[in-house]
Amino acid sequence: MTRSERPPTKDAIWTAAAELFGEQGYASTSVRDIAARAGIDASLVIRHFGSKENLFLDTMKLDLAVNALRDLPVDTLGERFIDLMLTTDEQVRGVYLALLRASGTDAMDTRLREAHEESFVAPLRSRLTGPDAEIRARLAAALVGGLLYSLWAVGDETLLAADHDSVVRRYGALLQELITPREG
Amino acid sequence: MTRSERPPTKDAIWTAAAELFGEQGYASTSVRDIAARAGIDASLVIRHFGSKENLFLDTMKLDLAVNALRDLPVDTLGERFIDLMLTTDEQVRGVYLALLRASGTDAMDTRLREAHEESFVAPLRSRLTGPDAEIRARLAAALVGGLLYSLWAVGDETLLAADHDSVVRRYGALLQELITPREG
DNA sequence: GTCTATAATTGGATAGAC
DNA sequence: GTCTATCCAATTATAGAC
Repeated sequence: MTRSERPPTKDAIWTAAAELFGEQGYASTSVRDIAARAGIDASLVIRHFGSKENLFLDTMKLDLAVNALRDLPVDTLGERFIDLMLTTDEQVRGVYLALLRASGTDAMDTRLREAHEESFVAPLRSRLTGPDAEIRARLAAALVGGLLYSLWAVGDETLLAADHDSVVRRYGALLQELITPREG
Repeated sequence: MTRSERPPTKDAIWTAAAELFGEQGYASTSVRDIAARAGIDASLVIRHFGSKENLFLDTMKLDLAVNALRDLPVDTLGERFIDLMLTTDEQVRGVYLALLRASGTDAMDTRLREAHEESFVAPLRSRLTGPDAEIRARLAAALVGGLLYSLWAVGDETLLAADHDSVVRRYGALLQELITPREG
């Protein structure tokens, strides 16, 4: 949540915005809220970032530790990917929900699509071989996104309380089937 | 989008609200917008429904034609369920997106959870047999929700343009694996 | 039941002094 | 670069006449 940007005021605004947007979402966070947490005046928020939407797009970037999967064996990638999703921290969850709930305008939709491509589609597609790799990667991304959707957006409490390993095994097996399809 | 309710004005408000919330979502739809489309004054909207949120919760009910799957053979239910998702009309899509994007408060979260349970979890769980039925049903619901999430919230254009049958076959097979697991 | 008028708040964004 | 002061537009919701 920190960022080594030069002007301390701008950095304070950025940090406060990232926290509040992640905690409360776009609509419920006002420019005044951000200024208050940063300890500066509201006008400076606009001065430094142009608009509230601009600041949102600058701070809300989905940062999944998906690079850690780059060198893992492909035959267990399904389980490892699901395991990563289940152990992702609160901040990523906040960004994901904020992006999802703020979607509906062109700029916001574009950002959500980019996040989806970069975090799910691209890392999965790069490991796929065989026929229909493009569509399989996108179905795999849908499957992964569906888990986060159920856990975080819907808040399926049974799933949230479920045994970690059994979710990883069962859902990971389905993801694995898209990564390395088996016959019949 | 019609509803046989008695007072014509109240019915006009309800219809206008259902249309606008479905088209533009909660935040972008004002009480004035609804009143304008209904051809009445804005104060009547509150008079009849108490509040904007109340009206939203009254109109935005996810109505998937999921009962049509009740008597289908269980061994092809996966494909049929996915097929149903892909052929669902614009109005259901609007309700789904409106509920998803409006979530984040207690009342809205509850409604989204109810919609998820009634439309996905319950119909799937009722057909499941064998061990871990509860968790399998919820993973199945996550999988289905993930497809709608990818298509509608993210707007994955490659998936939207993909061959209908091949999506049904591939993604349906994964859903089927949760409904009727096969060995090893 | 319906409308006019307005309350009461809040929002993002700007001008201009320092 | 920062703050004071404010603008201006928009919101939901209410009071009260008809």
